[in-house]
Amino acid sequence: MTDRSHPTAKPIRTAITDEDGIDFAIIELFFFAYRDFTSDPDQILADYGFGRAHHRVLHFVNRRPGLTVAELLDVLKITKQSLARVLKQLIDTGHVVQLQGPRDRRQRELYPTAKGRALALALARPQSRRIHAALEDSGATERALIERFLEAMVNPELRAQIDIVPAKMSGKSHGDH
Amino acid sequence: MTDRSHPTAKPIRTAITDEDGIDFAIIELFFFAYRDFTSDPDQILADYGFGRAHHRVLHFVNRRPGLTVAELLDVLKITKQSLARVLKQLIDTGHVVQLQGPRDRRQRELYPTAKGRALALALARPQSRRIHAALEDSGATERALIERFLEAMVNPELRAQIDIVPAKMSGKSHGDH
DNA sequence: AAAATACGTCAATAGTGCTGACGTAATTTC
DNA sequence: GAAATTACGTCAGCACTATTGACGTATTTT
Repeated sequence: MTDRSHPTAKPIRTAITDEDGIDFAIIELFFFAYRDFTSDPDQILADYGFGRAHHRVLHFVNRRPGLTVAELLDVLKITKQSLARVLKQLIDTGHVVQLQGPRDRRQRELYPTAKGRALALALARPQSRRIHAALEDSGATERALIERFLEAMVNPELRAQIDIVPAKMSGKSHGDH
Repeated sequence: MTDRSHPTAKPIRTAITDEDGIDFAIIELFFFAYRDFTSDPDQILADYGFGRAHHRVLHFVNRRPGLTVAELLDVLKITKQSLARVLKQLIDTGHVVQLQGPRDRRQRELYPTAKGRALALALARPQSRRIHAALEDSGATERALIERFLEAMVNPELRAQIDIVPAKMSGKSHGDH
C-alpha cells in the first residue's frame, strides 16, 4: 500500500542514539520502569472498580492523615473537580473519612479508616517487593543514591512536599488500636 | 459538616511509615519524579495538540526506525485501536511515514521524518537536561547504578525489548546529516 | 457588612485507553 | 489452488481521568 495520499517526506532510517547528547537510555528505562511499577497496584485496584487516581489519593491520605482537600490538591497537582469524584467514591466505600477542621471548620481533614489503611498497604506491598528485588544485592549506600537521584528529578519547588513525612515518625503513640 | 450519612468508621490518625516494612519513601519519590519528568514534554506537546501517547509513539519510532505496527503495539503494551488514532495523526502531520514491509508486504514499517526526528529530540532535550542535573556530581559508576536499578524495576520478561537499541550503534554510518 | 476562603457540585469537553466486530490484502498451510 | 491465518485499518461504543467554567454555601477574615 505505502500510502501516498500525503506528499510523503523522506524516512530517516537510522536510530536516534545517545550520541546526540541526549540520554535516551535512561529516558526509556524510566518509562518502562514506571509502567511496570504501576501495573501491580493497577490489577488490585481493578477488583475494587478503582483506578490509579484512587490509589494516589489513598496513598497520600495514609501518608499524611488529616491533610485537607486543598493540601491534597496541591500535592497531586490536579484540580478540585478531578479529585471530587474519586474522593467521593473513597468516602462512600468507607476507605476515607472526613472530619471537620479543628481551627477552621470550613476545612475537611481527610483520614484513612482501617479499611483504607489495609488497602493502601495491599497496594504498596507489590511495589515495595519490586523495589527490594531491584535493590537485592545493594547496600544502604546504593539505596541512598537511588533516593537522591529520584529526589533530584523532582522540581526543586516541590521538594518541600516530599519531606513532610520523615523517615521515622517522632510521634509517641505508634498505633491506633 | 462532618458528613455522617454513612456509618462513619474511626479515622486513623497516624501516618503509614516505612516501619511496616514497605518502602514508602521510594514509592512516593518515584511518583513525584515521574510526574515531573513527563511534565516537560507535556508542555511542548500541548502546542502541537498532541498528548503523551504521541510522545511514546514518536520516541520508539525514532529509537527503532522501521519497526512494524505489531512490534510497536508489543513495546507499548496497548491495543491496536488505541494506537490507531495517535499514529494516524502523526502520519497526517508528517512526523511519521509508513513504508511497505520488504519481505512481508502486509507489514507497515514506521519511520520518522526529519520533522518527526526534530520533535522527538525537542521532547527528549528537557528530560535529558533533568537527568543530567540529577546526576550532576555523579560519576559513571553512579550512573550505571541508576540504570541497573531502573532496568531491574522492569518486568523480567520485557527486559529483552529494552536492549534492542544498544548504547552505541554498531552500524557503520553514524548519522543522517 | 463585605470580601475572601474552603469546599461541594453541575455541566461540558478532551485525551487515552478498552472491547468487539468487520474488511482487505498478503502470506502460509494443506 | 483453495482455505486458513496474519497484519493492518477502521467503525462503533464505552470507561476513566483529567480539564475549565460557573454557581452555591458555610465560615472566616477584613
